[in-house]
Amino acid sequence: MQNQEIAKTFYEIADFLEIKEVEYKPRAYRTAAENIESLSTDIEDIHDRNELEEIEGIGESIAEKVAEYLDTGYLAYYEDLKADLPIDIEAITSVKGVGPKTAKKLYLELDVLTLEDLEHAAENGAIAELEGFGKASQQNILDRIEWAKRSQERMLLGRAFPIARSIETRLQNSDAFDRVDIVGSFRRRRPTVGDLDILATASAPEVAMEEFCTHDNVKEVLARGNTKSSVIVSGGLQIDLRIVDDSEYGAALIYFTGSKDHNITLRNRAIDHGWKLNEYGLFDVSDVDDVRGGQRVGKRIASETEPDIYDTLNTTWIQPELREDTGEVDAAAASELPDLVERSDMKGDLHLHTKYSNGSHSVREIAVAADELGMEYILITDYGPHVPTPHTLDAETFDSQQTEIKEVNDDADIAVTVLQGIEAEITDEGLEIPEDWHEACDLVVAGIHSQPSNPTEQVRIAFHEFPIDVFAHPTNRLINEHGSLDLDLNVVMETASDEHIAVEINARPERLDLDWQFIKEYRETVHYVVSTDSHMTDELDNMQLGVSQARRGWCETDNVLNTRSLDDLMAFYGK
DNA sequence: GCCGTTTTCGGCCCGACTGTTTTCAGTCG
Repeated sequence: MQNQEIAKTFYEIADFLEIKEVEYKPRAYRTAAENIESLSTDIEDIHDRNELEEIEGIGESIAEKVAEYLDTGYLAYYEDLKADLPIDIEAITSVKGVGPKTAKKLYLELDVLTLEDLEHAAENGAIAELEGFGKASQQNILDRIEWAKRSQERMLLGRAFPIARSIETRLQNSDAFDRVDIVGSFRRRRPTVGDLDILATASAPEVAMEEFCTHDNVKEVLARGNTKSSVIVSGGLQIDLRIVDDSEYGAALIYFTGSKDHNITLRNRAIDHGWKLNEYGLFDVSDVDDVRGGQRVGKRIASETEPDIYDTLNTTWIQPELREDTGEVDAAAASELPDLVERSDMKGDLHLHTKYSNGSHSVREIAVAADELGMEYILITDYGPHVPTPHTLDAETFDSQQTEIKEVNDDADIAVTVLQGIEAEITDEGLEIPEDWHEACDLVVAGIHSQPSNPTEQVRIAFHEFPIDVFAHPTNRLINEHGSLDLDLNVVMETASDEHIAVEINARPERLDLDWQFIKEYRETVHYVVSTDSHMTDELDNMQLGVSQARRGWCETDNVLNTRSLDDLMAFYGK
């Protein structure tokens, strides 16, 4: 999968062209890069099918360049640009406030080629001497270099959650703020967030901004105005706050929730009606000659709430998780949006570890915690043999676990039903667990925790020949750590469907695996389960993260097996 | 360089903030 690599190359090309002051091409390359980045299929497959030009934003010329790169591993156009301007453009523009134009000037005047050069130039005081720069610019660059080095990675949604909730609560409880909502990719529940975007109303914006920017937790103020401020809080997360007028809140919610592509599709829908949609509202500009004459030009026809605006555009309100421009606007126009699964629909958790492998709590402790969360049933799935971890079940611990599960189930004070399962390793020998364990287990969860040479074939054979009920964390990805198994998901998902095996949506923050784009693609044929893979009681609450990804994948309750009662779940498996 | 139920040529999203250049270019989202 070379999608990300190609996207990165095109982003760099865009920067180089911008430095050369070429008009419009930078935008074309950036659009192409964005669209390649968000493809759910391997661009090499698209190339093989000769369909590169069917990708939005890719025409003849860029398609040729993609093909050249895929066929030869080399892109002459890019290499020529780089030879001409040997700047490490990606690193340098990763410093906030430094874009292509600044990079060019620093290169021409100070011979800055790398991040290290940039750091030296700032430390030496050379940047402050340049025309158009001053001490403040130089200091900003210096301050943000460290941060750029650290913030290459986006924050996991699960890590951002407590931070977001705490800030949201703080602002909501403050007299300076009226309405407060976390928007942006957090509201859409993307698996990772680059920053947190907050939208608010306040009767005295300057007071609210003062309070926001001077809080103890704020480490740096990047920008501060009466409607918009940006800060960095301890831990390095950037928080952007936007204060808007109450009467324009709905328009602002849509605008700042995004995604950008969703907004463009909405805006185009507005244009089709002779209207204009921006962060201030939906305006009828059909009688206005100069649409660009102002932000609130024309007659305002909707702006107060999100439903007002969607209604006026003749669509139903769209859940934030769906706003990725993957057909949701057309579906809303046809009143065909899915009735998304909710956290409260979840009746069971089918992937849990206890002290019998590497969990921190006993079966009883997990059961009590799950009971408090209102679960009807849980499946204990400690590691079976061949999982690459020192803490796997053996004959003795398997039996002890069985005894403890029976005790907990006999305890009238614990309502949740505890099932015995296992998380078995799929190896090239298949599923090597003792025969009687199959008998004893209510359900078998299987996954891969290593990097086999041919995982697709391994999975296909295991699915076919062994009694597997759930395929855990299908790609074995760890976000920000390592990528996915080199797996042909088409084959895996089709085989899962044929063999009546559910595919897990793993709710651990660093996994969120299966990815939402594949969830959506296969939801008609494959049954999913959402499981937390908890290793301690505190992690049971990650269920909401998993459900959010199922929602991003357009899942309704029917698509997710563990929304069913225990009887119905077992009936699905014929048990 | 891409794109088109008004266009195959002539458009390309746009508003806020910063720093510094006394009127705006660059950057960001």
